[in-house]
Amino acid sequence: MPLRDMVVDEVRRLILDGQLHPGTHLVEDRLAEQLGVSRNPVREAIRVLGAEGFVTLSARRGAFVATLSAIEAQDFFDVRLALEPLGARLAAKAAGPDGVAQLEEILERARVAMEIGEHSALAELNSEFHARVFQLSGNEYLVCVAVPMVRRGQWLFRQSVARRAPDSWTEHRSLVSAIKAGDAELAEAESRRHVLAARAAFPRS
Amino acid sequence: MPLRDMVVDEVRRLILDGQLHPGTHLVEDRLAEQLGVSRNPVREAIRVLGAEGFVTLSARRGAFVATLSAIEAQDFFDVRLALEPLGARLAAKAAGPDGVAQLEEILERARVAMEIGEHSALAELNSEFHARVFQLSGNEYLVCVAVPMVRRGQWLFRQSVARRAPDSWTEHRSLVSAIKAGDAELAEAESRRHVLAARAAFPRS
DNA sequence: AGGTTGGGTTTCGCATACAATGTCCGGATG
DNA sequence: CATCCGGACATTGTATGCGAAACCCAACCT
Repeated sequence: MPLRDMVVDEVRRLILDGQLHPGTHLVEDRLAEQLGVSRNPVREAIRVLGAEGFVTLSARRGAFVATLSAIEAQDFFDVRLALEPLGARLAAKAAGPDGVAQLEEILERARVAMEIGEHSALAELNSEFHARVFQLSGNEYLVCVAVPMVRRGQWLFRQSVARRAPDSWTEHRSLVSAIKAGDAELAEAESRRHVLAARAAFPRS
Repeated sequence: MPLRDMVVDEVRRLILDGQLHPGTHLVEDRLAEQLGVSRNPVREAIRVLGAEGFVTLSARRGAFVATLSAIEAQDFFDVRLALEPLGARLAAKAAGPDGVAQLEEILERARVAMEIGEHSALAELNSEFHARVFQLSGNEYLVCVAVPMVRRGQWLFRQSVARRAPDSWTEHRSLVSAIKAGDAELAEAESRRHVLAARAAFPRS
């Protein structure tokens, strides 16, 4: 795995974990030194993170950890409300038994993580679950568009994970049931309910 | 404007114009020499183009111009069908008189381009129109997601531009009317009709 | 006192150089 | 004759160096 990709993963993790606060100036020299690499992989990683929306880029000024205001969070949920039900509907039509098994395995891991209060792992499992649904949709372009969105959603999810987690995973189970039954309409509806609930639970501005 | 961004624009243009065929191996040395820059800006540009989906990246093997198969085209239209009506609905609610004027200006330029048969310009105007609608929606996150999608759509649009253009721009005019009237429901419906028509007109596999 | 301008410092942007890996072709071998 | 191996070449990955633009702070002028 190229250093560049490791830098991408590491910096993204730092942002998602909250160790890099929004607005922070990502200085290439500093990052390179901290990660023990040269500036070149860092520069390329920053381009990728910029395209993913985790950092905002300003020519000749550098990269800054993106800020996600309350308004932008509502914007985010609007888009999610358009894409998630689509993914769920397609997944219900396209997913086979092995795909459903993958989802159920994630549900099980989430149940364990919830019992022992592993909030950080729970946030990652949430991302993994939604990304998996999109992958099961069989729509490659949707995956390209939605996976970065899911990653970005992880950022928001962490903020309300403790309060929302039980309901959230109950809704996930309902969605898996619908997909397992191959009921596209129901899956779409469950997905919509889930996103609306997530939006409602998000701390308002 | 940094060289890197100029390289992004130039290579993207080459791909959209069809001068770089799908599957072509983008060799950093060659590109750098052709564009008269060093490899470093080229490398960073390739990351951006990879994130935008115009090239597919393979570690240690390089970047290749993306191929858009017929199936992937249908995938693309599914996503577009989820996002475009959303953008149109939001734009109808948020766009002011100046925003509508911008759209009408694009319509006028397209009318001129169509009369003199400027197909290439027409394809760019199509992208500009749809991107503008998304921008008028006021949803910044939607813009981030949808603008790359529109660019990618330009790729498909060129293939059917001659046949579809008159109908397409008629539909665009209907959409602008709905936005101008602030009728969110109508705008959403017009947008949906437009995307469905585009999908139907696209050469099937 | 507030704004402005100047220089020093920081940081980005680009180029060049080197290392590592993948690819491809020719030859040896079963 | 097919197959496997090896080495040269091509290409990507990484590091370093230098020039230029932006930033910061202090001294100066209005």
